[in-house]
Amino acid sequence: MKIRTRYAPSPTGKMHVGNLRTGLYEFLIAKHDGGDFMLRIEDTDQERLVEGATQIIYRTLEKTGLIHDEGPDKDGGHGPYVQSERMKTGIYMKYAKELVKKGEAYYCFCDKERLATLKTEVVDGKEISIYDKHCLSLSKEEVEANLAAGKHFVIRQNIPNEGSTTFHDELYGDITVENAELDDMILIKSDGYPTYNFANVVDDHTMEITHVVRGNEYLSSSPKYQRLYDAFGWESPVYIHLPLITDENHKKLSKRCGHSSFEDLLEQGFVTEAIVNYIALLGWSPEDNREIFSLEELIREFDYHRISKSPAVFDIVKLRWMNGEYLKAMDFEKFYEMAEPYLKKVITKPLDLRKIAAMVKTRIEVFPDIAEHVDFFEKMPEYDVAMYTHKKMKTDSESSLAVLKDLLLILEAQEDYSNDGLYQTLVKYVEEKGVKNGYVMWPIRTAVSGKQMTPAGATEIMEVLGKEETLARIRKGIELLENAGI
RNA sequence: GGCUGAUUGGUCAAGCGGUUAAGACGCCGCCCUCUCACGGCGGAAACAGGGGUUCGAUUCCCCUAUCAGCUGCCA
Repeated sequence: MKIRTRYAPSPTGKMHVGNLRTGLYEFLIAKHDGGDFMLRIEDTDQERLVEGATQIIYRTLEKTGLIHDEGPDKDGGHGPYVQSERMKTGIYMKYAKELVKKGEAYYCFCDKERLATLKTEVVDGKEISIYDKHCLSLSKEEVEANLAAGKHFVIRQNIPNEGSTTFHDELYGDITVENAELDDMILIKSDGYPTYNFANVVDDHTMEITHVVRGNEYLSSSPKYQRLYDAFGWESPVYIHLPLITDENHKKLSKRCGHSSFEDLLEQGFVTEAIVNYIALLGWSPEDNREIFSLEELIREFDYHRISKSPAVFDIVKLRWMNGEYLKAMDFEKFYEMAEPYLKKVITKPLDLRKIAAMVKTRIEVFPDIAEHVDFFEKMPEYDVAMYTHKKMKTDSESSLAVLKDLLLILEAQEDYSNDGLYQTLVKYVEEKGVKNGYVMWPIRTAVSGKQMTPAGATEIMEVLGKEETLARIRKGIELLENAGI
Protein backbone atom coordinates (compact mmCIF):
# COMPACT_ATOMS: atom_id res chain seq x y z
CA MET A 1 0.00 0.00 0.00
CA LYS A 2 1.32 3.38 -0.95
CA ILE A 3 1.87 5.71 1.98
CA ARG A 4 -0.03 8.96 1.85
CA THR A 5 0.62 11.68 4.39
CA ARG A 6 -0.72 15.14 4.56
CA TYR A 7 0.47 18.43 5.86
CA ALA A 8 -2.53 20.34 7.10
CA PRO A 9 -1.61 23.77 8.42
CA SER A 10 -3.99 26.54 9.29
CA PRO A 11 -3.37 29.79 7.48
CA THR A 12 -3.13 31.83 10.65
CA GLY A 13 0.24 33.49 10.25
CA LYS A 14 3.89 32.63 9.98
CA MET A 15 5.12 29.09 10.25
CA HIS A 16 6.87 28.33 13.46
CA VAL A 17 9.42 25.57 13.62
CA GLY A 18 7.20 23.05 15.37
CA ASN A 19 4.77 23.34 12.52
CA LEU A 20 7.48 23.06 9.97
CA ARG A 21 8.93 19.99 11.63
CA THR A 22 5.56 18.27 11.50
CA GLY A 23 5.43 18.99 7.78
CA LEU A 24 8.99 17.79 7.36
CA TYR A 25 8.31 14.50 9.09
CA GLU A 26 5.13 13.96 7.11
CA PHE A 27 7.10 14.60 3.96
CA LEU A 28 9.94 12.31 5.00
CA ILE A 29 7.68 9.47 6.07
CA ALA A 30 5.93 9.52 2.72
CA LYS A 31 9.01 10.02 0.59
CA HIS A 32 11.11 7.45 2.40
CA ASP A 33 8.63 4.90 1.15
CA GLY A 34 8.00 6.45 -2.21
CA GLY A 35 4.60 7.67 -1.07
CA ASP A 36 2.62 10.84 -1.63
CA PHE A 37 2.76 14.00 0.39
CA MET A 38 -0.33 16.13 0.28
CA LEU A 39 -1.07 19.69 1.28
CA ARG A 40 -4.42 20.56 2.75
CA ILE A 41 -5.37 23.98 4.01
CA GLU A 42 -7.38 23.90 7.21
CA ASP A 43 -9.18 27.19 7.27
CA THR A 44 -12.23 26.24 9.26
CA ASP A 45 -11.52 28.86 11.88
CA GLN A 46 -12.74 31.88 10.02
CA GLU A 47 -11.88 34.18 12.89
CA ARG A 48 -8.20 33.40 12.99
CA LEU A 49 -7.60 33.55 9.27
CA VAL A 50 -4.69 35.78 8.34
CA GLU A 51 -4.42 37.40 4.95
CA GLY A 52 -1.50 36.05 2.98
CA ALA A 53 -0.83 33.19 5.33
CA THR A 54 -1.52 30.62 2.65
CA GLN A 55 1.15 32.21 0.51
CA ILE A 56 3.61 31.87 3.36
CA ILE A 57 2.80 28.18 3.50
CA TYR A 58 3.44 27.73 -0.21
CA ARG A 59 6.61 29.76 -0.08
CA THR A 60 7.97 27.89 2.92
CA LEU A 61 7.28 24.47 1.48
CA GLU A 62 8.93 25.44 -1.75
CA LYS A 63 11.95 26.97 -0.11
CA THR A 64 12.52 24.03 2.19
CA GLY A 65 12.00 21.55 -0.59
CA LEU A 66 8.97 19.90 0.92
CA ILE A 67 7.29 19.58 -2.43
CA HIS A 68 3.75 18.30 -2.22
CA ASP A 69 2.33 15.87 -4.73
CA GLU A 70 -1.19 17.10 -4.26
CA GLY A 71 -2.68 20.30 -2.98
CA PRO A 72 -4.89 23.24 -3.84
CA ASP A 73 -2.52 24.10 -6.67
CA LYS A 74 -1.93 20.50 -7.73
CA ASP A 75 -5.04 18.44 -8.19
CA GLY A 76 -4.53 14.79 -7.55
CA GLY A 77 -8.15 13.77 -7.63
CA HIS A 78 -8.81 14.17 -3.95
CA GLY A 79 -9.84 17.80 -3.97
CA PRO A 80 -10.89 20.29 -3.03
CA TYR A 81 -7.82 20.71 -0.82
CA VAL A 82 -9.03 23.72 1.10
CA GLN A 83 -11.50 22.94 3.83
CA SER A 84 -13.64 26.00 3.31
CA GLU A 85 -14.11 24.83 -0.27
CA ARG A 86 -14.76 21.29 0.80
CA MET A 87 -17.43 22.61 3.07
CA LYS A 88 -19.29 24.08 0.11
CA THR A 89 -19.59 20.59 -1.30
CA GLY A 90 -21.63 19.72 1.77
CA ILE A 91 -19.38 16.83 2.64
CA TYR A 92 -19.04 17.57 6.35
CA MET A 93 -22.72 18.12 6.91
CA LYS A 94 -23.50 14.96 5.01
CA TYR A 95 -21.25 12.87 7.20
CA ALA A 96 -22.37 14.61 10.36
CA LYS A 97 -25.98 13.80 9.56
CA GLU A 98 -25.00 10.24 8.91
CA LEU A 99 -23.66 10.08 12.44
CA VAL A 100 -26.82 11.65 13.80
CA LYS A 101 -28.82 8.98 12.05
CA LYS A 102 -26.64 6.34 13.65
CA GLY A 103 -27.10 7.88 17.06
CA GLU A 104 -23.39 8.69 17.22
CA ALA A 105 -24.04 12.42 17.11
CA TYR A 106 -26.83 14.79 17.91
CA TYR A 107 -28.13 18.25 17.26
CA CYS A 108 -27.79 20.77 19.97
CA PHE A 109 -29.73 23.98 19.91
CA CYS A 110 -28.29 25.45 23.07
CA ASP A 111 -26.57 28.80 22.84
CA LYS A 112 -22.96 29.23 23.86
CA GLU A 113 -23.62 30.39 27.40
CA ARG A 114 -26.02 27.63 28.08
CA LEU A 115 -23.58 25.08 26.73
CA ALA A 116 -20.97 26.24 29.15
CA THR A 117 -23.25 25.72 32.11
CA LEU A 118 -24.19 22.30 30.85
CA LYS A 119 -20.69 21.04 30.72
CA THR A 120 -20.47 18.60 33.58
CA GLU A 121 -22.36 17.13 36.48
CA VAL A 122 -21.22 15.24 39.53
CA VAL A 123 -22.56 11.71 39.73
CA ASP A 124 -21.40 9.34 42.44
CA GLY A 125 -18.74 11.82 43.41
CA LYS A 126 -17.41 11.77 39.87
CA GLU A 127 -17.60 14.51 37.34
CA ILE A 128 -19.15 13.33 34.13
CA SER A 129 -19.96 15.01 30.89
CA ILE A 130 -23.66 15.78 30.49
CA TYR A 131 -23.64 17.76 27.28
CA ASP A 132 -26.12 15.31 25.97
CA LYS A 133 -28.73 15.47 28.70
CA HIS A 134 -30.54 18.45 27.35
CA CYS A 135 -30.17 18.01 23.63
CA LEU A 136 -30.41 14.27 23.49
CA SER A 137 -33.75 14.37 25.14
CA LEU A 138 -35.21 16.19 22.17
CA SER A 139 -37.54 14.10 20.06
CA LYS A 140 -37.14 13.80 16.36
CA GLU A 141 -40.10 16.08 15.89
CA GLU A 142 -38.67 18.73 18.16
CA VAL A 143 -35.41 18.63 16.25
CA GLU A 144 -37.24 18.99 12.96
CA ALA A 145 -39.25 21.86 14.33
CA ASN A 146 -36.14 23.66 15.57
CA LEU A 147 -34.41 23.21 12.25
CA ALA A 148 -37.45 24.44 10.38
CA ALA A 149 -37.57 27.47 12.62
CA GLY A 150 -34.01 28.24 11.54
CA LYS A 151 -32.59 27.91 15.00
CA HIS A 152 -28.84 27.89 15.27
CA PHE A 153 -27.38 24.55 16.13
CA VAL A 154 -24.19 22.58 16.51
CA ILE A 155 -23.79 18.89 15.98
CA ARG A 156 -22.07 17.04 18.73
CA GLN A 157 -20.45 13.68 18.94
CA ASN A 158 -22.38 11.33 21.20
CA ILE A 159 -20.01 9.55 23.55
CA PRO A 160 -21.46 7.13 26.10
CA ASN A 161 -20.58 7.46 29.77
CA GLU A 162 -19.62 3.83 30.16
CA GLY A 163 -16.79 1.84 28.78
CA SER A 164 -13.51 3.00 27.35
CA THR A 165 -11.94 3.69 24.00
CA THR A 166 -8.55 2.59 22.79
CA PHE A 167 -6.52 3.68 19.84
CA HIS A 168 -3.08 2.70 18.67
CA ASP A 169 -0.15 4.97 18.08
CA GLU A 170 2.96 3.72 16.33
CA LEU A 171 5.25 5.35 18.86
CA TYR A 172 3.24 5.42 22.07
CA GLY A 173 1.45 2.12 21.68
CA ASP A 174 -2.12 1.57 22.80
CA ILE A 175 -3.74 4.42 24.62
CA THR A 176 -6.98 3.88 26.44
CA VAL A 177 -9.26 6.50 27.90
CA GLU A 178 -12.46 6.08 29.85
CA ASN A 179 -15.41 7.26 27.82
CA ALA A 180 -16.67 9.24 30.78
CA GLU A 181 -13.55 11.37 30.44
CA LEU A 182 -14.27 12.13 26.83
CA ASP A 183 -16.25 15.24 26.06
CA ASP A 184 -18.89 15.23 23.39
CA MET A 185 -16.86 17.25 20.99
CA ILE A 186 -18.52 19.57 18.57
CA LEU A 187 -18.45 18.34 14.99
CA ILE A 188 -20.27 21.11 13.20
CA LYS A 189 -20.07 24.67 14.51
CA SER A 190 -22.99 27.04 14.52
CA ASP A 191 -21.51 28.89 11.56
CA GLY A 192 -21.82 25.67 9.60
CA TYR A 193 -18.11 25.02 9.49
CA PRO A 194 -16.82 21.71 10.75
CA THR A 195 -14.41 21.80 13.67
CA TYR A 196 -10.84 20.75 13.15
CA ASN A 197 -11.63 17.52 14.93
CA PHE A 198 -14.33 16.50 12.54
CA ALA A 199 -12.99 17.90 9.30
CA ASN A 200 -9.74 16.14 9.98
CA VAL A 201 -11.28 12.74 10.29
CA VAL A 202 -13.57 13.16 7.32
CA ASP A 203 -10.82 14.57 5.14
CA ASP A 204 -8.14 12.12 6.13
CA HIS A 205 -10.46 9.31 5.26
CA THR A 206 -11.93 10.66 2.06
CA MET A 207 -8.51 11.79 0.88
CA GLU A 208 -7.16 8.33 1.61
CA ILE A 209 -4.48 9.39 4.05
CA THR A 210 -2.72 6.30 5.38
CA HIS A 211 -0.48 7.85 8.04
CA VAL A 212 -1.77 10.61 10.24
CA VAL A 213 1.18 12.50 11.67
CA ARG A 214 0.56 15.28 14.15
CA GLY A 215 1.82 16.85 17.33
CA ASN A 216 1.27 14.95 20.50
CA GLU A 217 -1.02 17.62 21.87
CA TYR A 218 -3.64 15.44 20.18
CA LEU A 219 -2.63 12.30 21.95
CA SER A 220 -5.20 12.51 24.69
CA SER A 221 -8.05 13.41 22.39
CA SER A 222 -7.30 10.81 19.76
CA PRO A 223 -9.71 8.28 21.26
CA LYS A 224 -12.46 10.67 20.24
CA TYR A 225 -11.27 10.53 16.66
CA GLN A 226 -11.04 6.80 16.92
CA ARG A 227 -14.69 6.67 17.92
CA LEU A 228 -15.55 8.65 14.81
CA TYR A 229 -13.70 6.21 12.56
CA ASP A 230 -15.41 3.35 14.32
CA ALA A 231 -18.81 5.01 14.09
CA PHE A 232 -18.39 5.38 10.35
CA GLY A 233 -17.02 1.92 10.05
CA TRP A 234 -13.84 3.28 8.54
CA GLU A 235 -10.46 1.71 8.92
CA SER A 236 -8.34 3.99 11.06
CA PRO A 237 -5.07 5.30 9.70
CA VAL A 238 -1.65 4.68 11.20
CA TYR A 239 -1.18 7.29 13.89
CA ILE A 240 2.17 8.84 14.60
CA HIS A 241 2.15 11.47 17.30
CA LEU A 242 5.21 13.65 17.44
CA PRO A 243 6.89 14.88 20.61
CA LEU A 244 6.51 18.58 21.13
CA ILE A 245 9.25 21.08 20.50
CA THR A 246 9.54 23.44 23.44
CA ASP A 247 11.35 26.62 24.24
CA GLU A 248 14.01 26.97 26.90
CA ASN A 249 11.23 27.14 29.48
CA HIS A 250 9.88 23.84 28.21
CA LYS A 251 6.73 25.44 26.84
CA LYS A 252 5.27 24.26 23.58
CA LEU A 253 6.44 26.31 20.63
CA SER A 254 3.58 28.19 19.08
CA LYS A 255 3.02 31.27 17.06
CA ARG A 256 0.53 32.52 19.57
CA CYS A 257 3.32 32.77 22.10
CA GLY A 258 5.40 34.63 19.59
CA HIS A 259 8.00 31.94 19.14
CA SER A 260 10.31 32.36 16.24
CA SER A 261 9.06 31.27 12.90
CA PHE A 262 10.92 29.89 9.94
CA GLU A 263 10.86 33.32 8.38
CA ASP A 264 12.24 34.92 11.51
CA LEU A 265 15.14 32.51 11.43
CA LEU A 266 15.89 33.38 7.84
CA GLU A 267 15.92 37.02 8.81
CA GLN A 268 18.35 36.21 11.58
CA GLY A 269 20.73 34.93 8.96
CA PHE A 270 20.17 31.20 9.06
CA VAL A 271 20.17 29.19 5.87
CA THR A 272 17.21 27.02 4.95
CA GLU A 273 19.14 23.78 4.73
CA ALA A 274 20.55 24.20 8.22
CA ILE A 275 17.15 24.91 9.70
CA VAL A 276 15.65 21.85 8.04
CA ASN A 277 18.58 19.72 9.10
CA TYR A 278 18.41 20.93 12.65
CA ILE A 279 14.69 20.44 13.17
CA ALA A 280 14.88 17.01 11.59
CA LEU A 281 17.15 16.06 14.48
CA LEU A 282 14.81 17.51 17.04
CA GLY A 283 12.93 14.36 17.91
CA TRP A 284 14.59 11.96 15.54
CA SER A 285 18.03 10.44 15.27
CA PRO A 286 19.65 8.18 12.72
CA GLU A 287 21.25 4.86 13.53
CA ASP A 288 24.74 6.22 13.22
CA ASN A 289 26.04 9.42 14.70
CA ARG A 290 25.72 11.57 11.66
CA GLU A 291 24.28 15.02 12.10
CA ILE A 292 24.64 16.77 8.79
CA PHE A 293 21.99 15.69 6.31
CA SER A 294 20.71 17.12 3.09
CA LEU A 295 17.01 16.70 2.46
CA GLU A 296 17.72 13.86 0.04
CA GLU A 297 19.80 12.11 2.65
CA LEU A 298 17.09 12.57 5.21
CA ILE A 299 14.58 10.97 2.88
CA ARG A 300 16.86 7.99 2.52
CA GLU A 301 17.67 7.62 6.21
CA PHE A 302 14.43 8.61 7.85
CA ASP A 303 12.84 5.77 9.75
CA TYR A 304 9.86 7.00 11.72
CA HIS A 305 10.24 4.22 14.24
CA ARG A 306 13.24 6.08 15.57
CA ILE A 307 11.24 9.17 16.43
CA SER A 308 11.61 10.05 20.08
CA LYS A 309 8.76 10.21 22.55
CA SER A 310 9.90 12.99 24.79
CA PRO A 311 9.76 16.69 24.08
CA ALA A 312 12.85 18.48 22.82
CA VAL A 313 14.08 21.95 23.59
CA PHE A 314 14.75 24.15 20.59
CA ASP A 315 18.38 25.16 21.10
CA ILE A 316 19.34 28.14 19.03
CA VAL A 317 22.99 27.74 20.05
CA LYS A 318 23.22 24.38 18.37
CA LEU A 319 21.32 25.67 15.36
CA ARG A 320 23.94 28.41 15.10
CA TRP A 321 26.70 25.84 15.16
CA MET A 322 25.00 23.81 12.46
CA ASN A 323 24.44 26.91 10.39
CA GLY A 324 28.15 27.61 10.67
CA GLU A 325 28.85 24.13 9.38
CA TYR A 326 26.68 24.83 6.37
CA LEU A 327 28.41 28.13 5.71
CA LYS A 328 31.82 26.53 5.87
CA ALA A 329 30.80 23.82 3.44
CA MET A 330 29.03 26.21 1.13
CA ASP A 331 30.31 26.87 -2.35
CA PHE A 332 32.12 30.21 -2.24
CA GLU A 333 30.13 31.85 -5.00
CA LYS A 334 26.91 31.06 -3.25
CA PHE A 335 28.32 32.20 0.04
CA TYR A 336 29.46 35.46 -1.46
CA GLU A 337 26.10 36.09 -3.00
CA MET A 338 24.43 35.70 0.37
CA ALA A 339 27.10 37.55 2.32
CA GLU A 340 27.38 40.54 0.03
CA PRO A 341 24.39 42.46 1.39
CA TYR A 342 25.72 42.08 4.91
CA LEU A 343 29.18 43.22 3.85
CA LYS A 344 27.81 46.25 2.06
CA LYS A 345 25.94 47.23 5.15
CA VAL A 346 29.21 48.04 6.89
CA ILE A 347 31.68 48.57 4.07
CA THR A 348 31.15 51.43 1.68
CA LYS A 349 34.76 51.92 0.64
CA PRO A 350 35.91 50.31 -2.61
CA LEU A 351 37.59 47.35 -0.93
CA ASP A 352 37.80 43.82 -2.24
CA LEU A 353 34.64 42.37 -0.75
CA ARG A 354 35.32 38.93 -2.10
CA LYS A 355 38.56 38.70 -0.19
CA ILE A 356 36.86 39.92 2.94
CA ALA A 357 34.06 37.42 2.45
CA ALA A 358 36.60 34.63 2.20
CA MET A 359 38.17 35.73 5.47
CA VAL A 360 34.91 35.65 7.25
CA LYS A 361 33.52 32.42 5.85
CA THR A 362 34.92 30.08 8.49
CA ARG A 363 34.45 32.56 11.29
CA ILE A 364 30.75 33.25 11.35
CA GLU A 365 27.76 31.19 12.30
CA VAL A 366 25.08 33.44 10.87
CA PHE A 367 25.39 36.26 8.36
CA PRO A 368 24.79 39.14 10.76
CA ASP A 369 27.98 38.06 12.54
CA ILE A 370 29.85 39.56 9.60
CA ALA A 371 29.47 43.13 10.78
CA GLU A 372 31.53 42.86 13.94
CA HIS A 373 34.30 41.06 12.09
CA VAL A 374 34.83 43.53 9.29
CA ASP A 375 33.83 46.91 10.64
CA PHE A 376 37.46 47.99 11.11
CA PHE A 377 38.08 47.83 7.37
CA GLU A 378 35.68 50.69 6.91
CA LYS A 379 36.75 52.78 9.83
CA MET A 380 39.65 52.52 12.18
CA PRO A 381 38.23 52.08 15.67
CA GLU A 382 39.47 53.98 18.69
CA TYR A 383 41.82 51.77 20.61
CA ASP A 384 43.97 51.91 23.67
CA VAL A 385 47.77 51.83 23.59
CA ALA A 386 47.56 49.00 26.07
CA MET A 387 46.57 46.80 23.17
CA TYR A 388 50.15 46.88 21.98
CA THR A 389 51.23 45.05 25.05
CA HIS A 390 50.89 41.31 24.65
CA LYS A 391 52.60 38.96 27.01
CA LYS A 392 52.69 35.94 24.76
CA MET A 393 53.97 37.94 21.80
CA LYS A 394 56.49 39.56 24.12
CA THR A 395 55.48 42.98 22.95
CA ASP A 396 54.90 46.20 24.81
CA SER A 397 54.42 49.84 23.85
CA GLU A 398 58.10 50.45 23.47
CA SER A 399 58.88 47.47 21.32
CA SER A 400 55.82 48.11 19.24
CA LEU A 401 56.79 51.70 18.59
CA ALA A 402 60.22 50.65 17.45
CA VAL A 403 58.81 47.98 15.16
CA LEU A 404 56.24 50.31 13.68
CA LYS A 405 58.83 52.99 13.02
CA ASP A 406 61.17 50.54 11.32
CA LEU A 407 58.45 49.02 9.23
CA LEU A 408 56.95 52.33 8.24
CA LEU A 409 60.11 53.10 6.32
CA ILE A 410 60.28 49.68 4.79
CA LEU A 411 56.60 49.64 3.83
CA GLU A 412 56.76 53.11 2.36
CA ALA A 413 59.35 51.81 -0.03
CA GLN A 414 57.46 48.61 -0.76
CA GLU A 415 55.47 48.44 -3.99
CA ASP A 416 54.16 44.90 -3.78
CA TYR A 417 51.19 45.01 -1.45
CA SER A 418 50.06 41.49 -2.01
CA ASN A 419 49.69 39.25 0.99
CA ASP A 420 52.65 37.14 -0.09
CA GLY A 421 54.85 40.12 -0.81
CA LEU A 422 54.06 41.76 2.49
CA TYR A 423 54.52 38.55 4.41
CA GLN A 424 57.96 38.03 2.91
CA THR A 425 58.95 41.53 3.83
CA LEU A 426 57.80 41.18 7.40
CA VAL A 427 59.39 37.78 7.84
CA LYS A 428 62.63 39.12 6.49
CA TYR A 429 62.52 41.84 9.11
CA VAL A 430 61.73 39.25 11.76
CA GLU A 431 64.77 37.23 10.78
CA GLU A 432 67.06 40.22 10.74
CA LYS A 433 65.97 41.17 14.21
CA GLY A 434 66.09 37.63 15.45
CA VAL A 435 62.68 37.85 17.09
CA LYS A 436 59.52 35.78 16.94
CA ASN A 437 56.87 36.34 14.30
CA GLY A 438 54.35 37.64 16.75
CA TYR A 439 56.77 40.25 17.98
CA VAL A 440 56.24 42.23 14.79
CA MET A 441 52.96 40.83 13.53
CA TRP A 442 51.12 41.84 16.67
CA PRO A 443 51.91 45.53 16.63
CA ILE A 444 51.36 45.76 12.89
CA ARG A 445 48.01 44.02 13.04
CA THR A 446 47.03 46.17 15.96
CA ALA A 447 47.98 49.32 14.13
CA VAL A 448 46.03 48.45 10.98
CA SER A 449 42.98 47.03 12.69
CA GLY A 450 42.74 48.50 16.15
CA LYS A 451 41.20 45.26 17.24
CA GLN A 452 42.03 42.47 19.59
CA MET A 453 40.81 39.91 17.08
CA THR A 454 40.52 40.08 13.35
CA PRO A 455 39.32 37.68 10.68
CA ALA A 456 42.76 37.62 9.10
CA GLY A 457 46.43 38.17 9.81
CA ALA A 458 48.31 41.45 9.52
CA THR A 459 49.47 41.03 5.95
CA GLU A 460 46.10 39.90 4.62
CA ILE A 461 44.53 42.93 6.18
CA MET A 462 47.15 45.21 4.69
CA GLU A 463 46.59 43.69 1.28
CA VAL A 464 42.91 44.52 1.42
CA LEU A 465 43.51 47.97 2.88
CA GLY A 466 46.09 48.90 0.27
CA LYS A 467 49.29 50.84 0.64
CA GLU A 468 47.96 54.27 1.33
CA GLU A 469 45.51 53.29 4.04
CA THR A 470 47.97 50.86 5.59
CA LEU A 471 50.64 53.53 5.93
CA ALA A 472 48.16 56.02 7.27
CA ARG A 473 47.09 53.61 9.96
CA ILE A 474 50.64 52.76 10.92
CA ARG A 475 51.50 56.44 11.21
CA LYS A 476 48.47 56.89 13.38
CA GLY A 477 49.64 54.05 15.56
CA ILE A 478 53.06 55.63 15.94
CA GLU A 479 51.43 58.89 16.83
CA LEU A 480 49.24 57.22 19.40
CA LEU A 481 52.22 55.57 21.05
CA GLU A 482 54.29 58.73 21.03
CA ASN A 483 51.46 60.76 22.51
CA ALA A 484 51.24 58.22 25.25
CA GLY A 485 54.76 59.25 26.18
CA ILE A 486 56.66 56.27 24.94
C1' G B 1 -8.53 19.56 39.88
C1' G B 2 -9.18 15.40 36.12
C1' C B 3 -7.11 12.75 32.04
C1' U B 4 -2.95 11.40 28.79
C1' G B 5 2.09 11.28 28.06
C1' A B 6 7.18 11.98 29.15
C1' U B 7 11.62 11.63 32.52
C1' U B 8 19.86 9.49 30.33
C1' G B 9 25.08 15.42 31.50
C1' G B 10 23.01 22.65 30.76
C1' U B 11 20.83 21.19 25.57
C1' C B 12 20.06 17.37 21.42
C1' A B 13 20.66 12.28 21.92
C1' A B 14 22.46 6.58 21.47
C1' G B 15 21.15 2.61 24.47
C1' C B 16 16.05 -1.57 23.76
C1' G B 17 18.69 -7.10 30.89
C1' G B 18 25.22 -7.86 31.59
C1' U B 19 28.58 -1.40 28.29
C1' U B 20 34.64 1.68 31.30
C1' A B 21 26.58 4.56 29.85
C1' A B 22 28.21 6.44 22.80
C1' G B 23 28.27 10.86 19.95
C1' A B 24 27.03 16.19 19.05
C1' C B 25 26.34 21.45 20.79
C1' G B 26 28.03 24.48 24.69
C1' C B 27 32.00 24.96 28.46
C1' C B 28 37.38 24.27 30.04
C1' G B 29 42.59 22.97 28.81
C1' C B 30 46.50 21.82 25.25
C1' C B 31 48.46 21.77 20.11
C1' C B 32 48.47 24.31 15.39
C1' U B 33 48.89 29.55 14.16
C1' C B 34 50.51 36.43 11.46
C1' U B 35 45.45 37.76 16.42
C1' C B 36 40.74 35.19 16.23
C1' A B 37 38.49 31.30 13.83
C1' C B 38 39.04 26.56 11.35
C1' G B 39 41.36 21.89 12.36
C1' G B 40 43.53 18.21 15.90
C1' C B 41 43.88 16.19 20.92
C1' G B 42 42.13 15.89 25.91
C1' G B 43 38.80 17.15 30.20
C1' A B 44 34.58 18.23 33.53
C1' A B 45 29.44 16.85 33.16
C1' A B 46 23.83 12.19 33.16
C1' C B 47 20.41 7.11 33.91
C1' A B 48 14.51 11.86 38.98
C1' G B 49 13.49 8.92 43.81
C1' G B 50 11.58 4.42 46.14
C1' G B 51 9.88 -0.44 45.80
C1' G B 52 9.59 -4.96 43.12
C1' U B 53 10.80 -8.93 38.88
C1' U B 54 15.63 -11.13 37.85
C1' C B 55 21.73 -14.33 39.01
C1' G B 56 21.88 -9.24 37.18
C1' A B 57 18.48 -3.45 35.97
C1' U B 58 19.50 2.86 32.58
C1' U B 59 16.70 -0.94 30.08
C1' C B 60 10.60 -4.75 32.41
C1' C B 61 6.38 -3.73 36.35
C1' C B 62 4.29 -0.60 40.35
C1' C B 63 4.27 3.84 43.39
C1' U B 64 5.93 8.86 44.24
C1' A B 65 7.98 13.35 42.34
C1' U B 66 8.67 16.66 38.45
C1' C B 67 7.56 18.54 33.69
C1' A B 68 4.44 18.90 29.55
C1' G B 69 -0.05 18.47 26.70
C1' C B 70 -5.28 18.22 26.71
C1' U B 71 -9.53 19.65 29.47
C1' G B 72 -12.49 25.79 23.34
C1' C B 73 -18.39 26.50 18.40
C1' C B 74 -8.66 27.00 18.18
C1' A B 75 -6.10 23.96 15.59
